[in-house]
Amino acid sequence: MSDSPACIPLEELLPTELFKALGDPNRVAILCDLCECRGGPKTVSELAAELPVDLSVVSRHLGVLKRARILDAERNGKSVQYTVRARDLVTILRALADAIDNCCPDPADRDQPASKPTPTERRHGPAEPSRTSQP
Amino acid sequence: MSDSPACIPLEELLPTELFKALGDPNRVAILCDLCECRGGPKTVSELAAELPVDLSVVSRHLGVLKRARILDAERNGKSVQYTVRARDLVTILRALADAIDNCCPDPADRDQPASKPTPTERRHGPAEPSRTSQP
DNA sequence: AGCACAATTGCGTCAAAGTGCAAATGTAGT
DNA sequence: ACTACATTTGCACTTTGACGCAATTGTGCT
Repeated sequence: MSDSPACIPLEELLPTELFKALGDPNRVAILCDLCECRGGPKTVSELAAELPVDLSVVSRHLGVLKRARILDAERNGKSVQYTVRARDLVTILRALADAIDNCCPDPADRDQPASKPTPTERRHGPAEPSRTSQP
Repeated sequence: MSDSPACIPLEELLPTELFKALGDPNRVAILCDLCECRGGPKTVSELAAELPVDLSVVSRHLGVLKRARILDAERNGKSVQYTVRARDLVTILRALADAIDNCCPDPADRDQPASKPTPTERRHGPAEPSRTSQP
């Protein structure tokens, strides 16, 4: 039991709520729609116009995406503008990719569990622990 | 070409099945367990020993993860060895992060909802392609 | 073939989630 | 205050998914 896993707690990087939110086609469509305007905001009505479901359903989906820290909401007069939390999302995804990469270097290399010929440290991203603070 | 969205089809990078598979805590636990042995294989029984659910349930979860291209299964005698498709996963996650990064330049600029002074300027990532090529 | 062990699958049950409609809430303008 | 418009929420209904148990399949051994 003294064998160190050399593996950061992956479970913390796999927030179930985030992926559950990404597991619905309508929510994915919303996210894509929002991304396609370069991060620009869109209202519920605008988003709902692109989907075959009721506006109330879109509002609920937006709520789920907001709770999953994927979107941000901000009132602007009568309407509510939704935007993608692109930077946080990218950070989380890269951190997760780095963690998996770090845990499972390469199936061809796992003959020697203790020595790594190519120490796959992060050579692309800082893999910062994300700045999303939980209220 | 001037009004190109500069946005690759995000929807193709957001496979619902993958995220749906990642949206269950038991499946996440399985994935973490599998990652913690550096990509080494584990059998259904070994995986099930770590979870409070029935072995048949674990087998079903494994099937979901396999269908989502997250795990690979291979028979080895009487048992079946499951491994993480780490390289594919990392590739997908990085590609998705790159795509989002590419689509939404910087959320800090969204204070001005109607005017974007520097739409081409990015300050954090060139959106490099993933390092592991995968067919 | 018969037996033991490992994994998958069929079936029923139950909880969670998606959806639409109608009502309620919030906001701006008259 | 009233009205118009935008969004959210309450209340059903339906579908999807997770779970346990039992039965089935697959494999190796005697």
